[in-house]
Amino acid sequence: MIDYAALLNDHGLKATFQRMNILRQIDQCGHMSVEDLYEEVVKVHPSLSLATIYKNIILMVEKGVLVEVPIAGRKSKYELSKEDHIHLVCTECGDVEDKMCFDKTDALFRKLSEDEHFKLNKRQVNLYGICEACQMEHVS
Amino acid sequence: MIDYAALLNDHGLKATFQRMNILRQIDQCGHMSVEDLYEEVVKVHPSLSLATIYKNIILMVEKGVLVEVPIAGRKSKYELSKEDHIHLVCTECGDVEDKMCFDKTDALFRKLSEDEHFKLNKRQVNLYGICEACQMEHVS
DNA sequence: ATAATTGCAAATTTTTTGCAGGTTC
DNA sequence: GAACCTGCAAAAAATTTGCAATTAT
Repeated sequence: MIDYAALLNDHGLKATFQRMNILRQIDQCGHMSVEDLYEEVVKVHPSLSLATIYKNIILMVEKGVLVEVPIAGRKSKYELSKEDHIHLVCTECGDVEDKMCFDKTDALFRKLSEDEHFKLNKRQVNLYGICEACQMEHVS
Repeated sequence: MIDYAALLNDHGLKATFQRMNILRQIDQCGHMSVEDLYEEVVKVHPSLSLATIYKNIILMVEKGVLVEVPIAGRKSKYELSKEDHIHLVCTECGDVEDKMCFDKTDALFRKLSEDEHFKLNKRQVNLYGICEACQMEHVS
């Protein structure tokens, strides 16, 4: 159970109701777009403004609380900061699944970067395809 | 030397002056955003409309001539379709470099997908960091 | 108490659309 | 010649901004 208030305070942000609900929502769903977020959070906080979502996402990404996950053919989604991992992106339903297992590629990515004198900071891997659920649907 | 007209025709698209110049520009620069493209192509074709850039990018991605490269914190860029590869993305200048060497990750990515019963179609790897040129600048 | 944050409304920016005229195959 | 494309202008969608009122520390 994540303590959202502490997470915010630790990053120099005040723990507002809006922010805590944004974090809870992302924590529960894993990955959400700006629009997804607004639609969900406005349910528990009807006076919520879309501008507040935008301002907070920008701020929380800056402060390192959230990470933007850009996706080909769709709007970016946002996730909580955590260890680097791999994304399985379903091109049918847009769902994103995490797979925690970067150890095996780590050496390669590091070497590649060194070869180019590139100062590597972050890795983002998207594997695009059809998730199990969507494959089922297409059978019927 | 790529034959842009043939490339377009092969994908069921007419070889217009606009499209050929979009392709040539991307071919030369490697990766370009919508805005980059408009700014460059309008130089050789002053009557070019931004709407034409949009329509063609969408169409050429659909037809598999171009690939969208989504990038955290920036607008997507577009590249010519080619073998899957790795992107070194500079977070300072936005430059993107290709590294052709997926063989080593291939087995891992394939296994990961199989474990999830995920039908893998495409891989996209972005390594974010500071390119050599930008590191130099920061020394001064 | 103070500095940060919110919500609103308006401004901007980005992307899409419809259609008449022009072009490619 | 038929189907496809372009450019324009207008519309729609997405994002940003300024500011007065409110809230967290």
